[in-house]
Amino acid sequence: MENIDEECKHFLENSMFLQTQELDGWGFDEALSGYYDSSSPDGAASSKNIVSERNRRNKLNQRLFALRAVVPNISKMDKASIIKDAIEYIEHLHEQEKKIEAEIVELESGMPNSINSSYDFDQELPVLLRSKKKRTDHLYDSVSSRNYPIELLELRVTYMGDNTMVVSLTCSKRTDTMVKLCEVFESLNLKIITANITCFSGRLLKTVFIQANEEDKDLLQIKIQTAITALNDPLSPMSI
Amino acid sequence: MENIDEECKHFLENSMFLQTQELDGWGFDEALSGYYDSSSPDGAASSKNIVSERNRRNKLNQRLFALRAVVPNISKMDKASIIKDAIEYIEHLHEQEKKIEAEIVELESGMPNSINSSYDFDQELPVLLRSKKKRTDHLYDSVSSRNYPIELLELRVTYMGDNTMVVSLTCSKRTDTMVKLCEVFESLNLKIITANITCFSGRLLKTVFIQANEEDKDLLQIKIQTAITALNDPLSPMSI
DNA sequence: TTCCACACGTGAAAC
DNA sequence: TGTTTCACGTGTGGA
Repeated sequence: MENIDEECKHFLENSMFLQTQELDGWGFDEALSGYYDSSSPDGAASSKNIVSERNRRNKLNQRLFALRAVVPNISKMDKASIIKDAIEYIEHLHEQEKKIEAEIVELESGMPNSINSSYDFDQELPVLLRSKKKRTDHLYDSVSSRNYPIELLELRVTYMGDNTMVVSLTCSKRTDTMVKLCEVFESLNLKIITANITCFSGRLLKTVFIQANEEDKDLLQIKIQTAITALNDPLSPMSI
Repeated sequence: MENIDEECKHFLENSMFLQTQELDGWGFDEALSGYYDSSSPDGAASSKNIVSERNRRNKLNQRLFALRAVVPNISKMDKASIIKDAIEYIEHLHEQEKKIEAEIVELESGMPNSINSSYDFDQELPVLLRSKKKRTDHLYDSVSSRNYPIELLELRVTYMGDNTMVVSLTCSKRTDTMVKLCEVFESLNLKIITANITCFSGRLLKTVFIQANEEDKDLLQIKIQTAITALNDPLSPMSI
């Protein structure tokens, strides 16, 4: 308690002291030590070096103090402790962010096609979440999305007659799975008639109706299965 | 690019240098300067002071480096810049946290009958947001429920082969339409394989896959059409 | 007294 | 070129 107050006071008074020194031109120490002559070039260089160094230290302390201000529950006022607490706090925020994100996805998926939602079919994530991803998780995004497996859990390709295939699959709930699926169909020159996505207990159940050009249905079936399975981790190919 | 790498290298090699010096007992500087005698108490005190100070600096640098690791998009490797970026990042996370919180509240309120809402959201935050859902349907609900027409706009019953019928219909967006549809199928002894509801511009597009007992498909088609049409206003029967 | 954290001035190194 | 950043050793003051 009083420890924190006191150390905080130290920070402030040190900053103030440095600033006043900066304003004073710190002539005091120079006169006291008598080392440097103002006329000598070395002395001038050293004096500039000294004052700039002093400013640097001052700035760094200000930053550190500002850092302390944005981090709650600071235990000690140590320089090292401040940074340590800041690190732990950021890690905590990261953890929480993931939790909340998962919660939002779950909430959203709980009612993917609600009566009131008239236009949220374009993506599986809400607008705000997507913008958030773009903003903060730059490196996370590059790591964890797009070229990662869709974690296929079940796949069923059925011929329904009339050159129509029904692709029904279950995968874990993650982003871009529908995009990848569409890319597969596009690469196979298959037209999507309609698609249905159902979110349930961390899984995505998808049913896609496919219109095929006249082709051998068995061959087409295998083509689709292999293409979708290829989306998955190649190390654990899905056996249908 | 190379700037960052180089500065990073500096950090590391400085740390290493300090550690090795620590192991060496930094006798080098002592011998070089010749200031301190190992036997003199002042020398020993200074050496301890020096090494502890060195450790302190080292620890602080390590912390700073660790802080840099948890903050994405670090621009410069400056000590001051690292702290500055960390501050801005934390502030950004705070901002985002508020937004996401608001979004969660909105989502939760938007879907009171969600799968995951085992709580009492339906009664808790009602007024403002229940208006969202119920405000529009409230009077419809009380006035036009149950025995009122579903306002059928379009109906298409198609035979898909394998005793499977696809019923596709469009009606105005109001409650209980799906219930009535299900009642129709039940009355005709038809099994629903899967159903898809799409909300779009005030209308409900429904696609229902029906499994029929072996029966004449044309007759069944007409049966379904008439039964569903009967749900509509008898004054304006839907002609398909 | 020792211990700990700090600010300071300084020379060097990088741009 | 000088400007900036850094680690270092040192002195100081509080526990």
